[in-house]
Amino acid sequence: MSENSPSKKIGIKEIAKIAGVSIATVDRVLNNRKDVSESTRKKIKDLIKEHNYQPNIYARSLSVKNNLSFAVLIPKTSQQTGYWDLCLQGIKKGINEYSNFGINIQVFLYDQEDVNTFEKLNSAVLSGNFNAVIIAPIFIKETELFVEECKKQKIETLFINSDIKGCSSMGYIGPDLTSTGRLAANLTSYLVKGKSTLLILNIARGLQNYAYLNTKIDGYSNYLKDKNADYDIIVKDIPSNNYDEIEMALLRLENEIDPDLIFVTNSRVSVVGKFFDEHPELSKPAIIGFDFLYENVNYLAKGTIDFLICQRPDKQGYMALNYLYRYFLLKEEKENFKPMPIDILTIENYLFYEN
Amino acid sequence: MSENSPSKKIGIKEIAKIAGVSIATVDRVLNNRKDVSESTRKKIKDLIKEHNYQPNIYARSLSVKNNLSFAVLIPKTSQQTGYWDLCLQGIKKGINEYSNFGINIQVFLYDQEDVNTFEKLNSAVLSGNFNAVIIAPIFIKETELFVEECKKQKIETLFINSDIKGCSSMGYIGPDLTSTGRLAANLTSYLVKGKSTLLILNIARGLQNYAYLNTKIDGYSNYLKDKNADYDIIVKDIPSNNYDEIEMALLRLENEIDPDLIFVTNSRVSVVGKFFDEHPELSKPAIIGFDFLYENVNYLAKGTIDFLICQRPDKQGYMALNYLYRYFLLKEEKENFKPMPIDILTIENYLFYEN
DNA sequence: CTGAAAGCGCTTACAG
DNA sequence: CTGAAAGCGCTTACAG
Repeated sequence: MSENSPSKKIGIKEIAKIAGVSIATVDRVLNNRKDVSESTRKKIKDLIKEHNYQPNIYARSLSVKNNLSFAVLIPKTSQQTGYWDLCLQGIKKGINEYSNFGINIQVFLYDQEDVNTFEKLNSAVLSGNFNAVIIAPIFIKETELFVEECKKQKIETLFINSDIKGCSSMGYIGPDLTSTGRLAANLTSYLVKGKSTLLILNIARGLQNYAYLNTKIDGYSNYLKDKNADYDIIVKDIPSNNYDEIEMALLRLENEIDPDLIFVTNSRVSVVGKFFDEHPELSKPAIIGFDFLYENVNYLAKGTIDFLICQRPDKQGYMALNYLYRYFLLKEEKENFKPMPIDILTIENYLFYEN
Repeated sequence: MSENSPSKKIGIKEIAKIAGVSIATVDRVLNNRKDVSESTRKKIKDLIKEHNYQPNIYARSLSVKNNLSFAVLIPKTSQQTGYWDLCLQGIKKGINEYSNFGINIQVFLYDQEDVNTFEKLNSAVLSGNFNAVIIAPIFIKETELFVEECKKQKIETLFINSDIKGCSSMGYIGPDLTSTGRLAANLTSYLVKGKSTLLILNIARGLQNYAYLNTKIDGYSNYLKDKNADYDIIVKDIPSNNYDEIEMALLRLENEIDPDLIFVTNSRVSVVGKFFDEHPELSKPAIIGFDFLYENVNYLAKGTIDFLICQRPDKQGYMALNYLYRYFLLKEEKENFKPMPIDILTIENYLFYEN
């Protein structure tokens, strides 16, 4: 009926006393250091198990003097999208938490429309004596070169947001992009029934750098293909960040295609919302897009956007630092791939979403 | 371009040295204790701000010897539903984390079908010298009495999972149940179009204790009413935990009503999934229900259940302890109501859900 | 009003 | 192979 959790923690001192050794020896077996006789090692291990002893990680972090330094290399927030700001928030939460453990964390923000800024910061990171670097790999080729350099200097690398398969030394933390696309397709099947025209829209300057958008599109298309539904799927690019240009492009597309649903493959979906808000004369299609950004939520709340799919960029940032913390401090194994939850937001649950 | 976060933390010792005082004095102003002259207090406060000094909470937690004790009073897991087990997992995560701060946490599990067990545990809690108790208020009247007693003994009370308005001293952590119902209705509008019959199903023994289910139903019905859709909404109770009995009841309802969609108001939705799996001769309605339980997810994966709405019971448990920690240790204000995220799970995103 | 000293539960040299 | 002692950054009596 009552499940007692004594949670009166036994300490290293008690263990030492019971075992009849000093705390230094207990510490040695705790941390798997050598120079302990097998017999006392066993005795202490048994005691630890018996009393379910767990070291106080706060005490540990206080006394251990680690000289760890992590770098974070992500895009800076543009005026077009606050996406990376969310990621940065998670990073900052991590900095706040882990600097208490004496870890030094530095953030480097590059311009995702200017590969030069990325390369300049590469040098800064390489000369900064870091133990690991968290990278959002927008520029594929340049990132691969950078990771090569890191490997030479024994700097661990970890990707967030999107992956380059087999490239980084510690793996990838972020959404499974294929599933993300499939989910969008799944929601599509609830929004439009029967014979319909679906428009997939890539909106951004420098689209060549966003190869990972194709992964989402593949997931989307394959899902619908498997369902044998009667859909026309059309993919279009709008390689611009300027609303007027985008408006022109959308007007053309509306004329040409008149879609029943628009699936925007990134967080720029709010411009499509804006477009249909400003053009009430057009028949508004169902709209699906990405990310919990202020402008997006705005059109979700109005009912212009039907679903937002969210990948918790802030959690990605935090979990990346957490992963490094667990690897370097707690000596946990590398885990390689950590898929983030994929959240669905509608007009009815967005208020309670914590990014 | 590069945002430096030095995160080389300055310590109390440095502050003391710069100010020309002892660390004890710095500690006094840090913790707003009296017995410091206004002039030195100001000097130190300025220094703290100037250097952005933040105390190391782990060092603090090590040295402070708080005598805190929290109780947790929730239903035990029944064989019918693992829901409370998820909550318990979150609690355990919290115990693991906060027992490092010297907090003592005890869990008491009552039988939600037997009010006597609840009342017995009330006495145990009252005589256990706790500073606060987290309660899942299934039995309304008895909980109100218990909270009264707690108030007399200066034990803080905090509700999780469902609320009794204005009753507890610290508020409520859990989903906004009206919105939860509205979300189910919102999803309903994607699943069925045109003239349809919707069946709302309450499944559980002792339904009189689950008054909060009506809040969900109200949210659900009001949403659809506002939409002026052409829906027949029928509410039915199946006050049983026995599958054979439930099967009989469902057979009767199928005959009588033949719904286009079934909305199960709690986590027992898997039995409805099972029912339609075992009766392929019946036309399967769309199905919406609650909670990320193994059996539910099973029928979600098969496509029998269309949507699961999840309220993160584990997070509720953890956040409740976290709230107490922040209130008692970090001296933060009471916050009263902490709505939990309401998650939507489909066949395409459940794999990545972390409860 | 202020400071010196002990202690929280660990880890880290250092000595044997 | 083992232990005594110092120290991590705070808080807590205690003494003045």
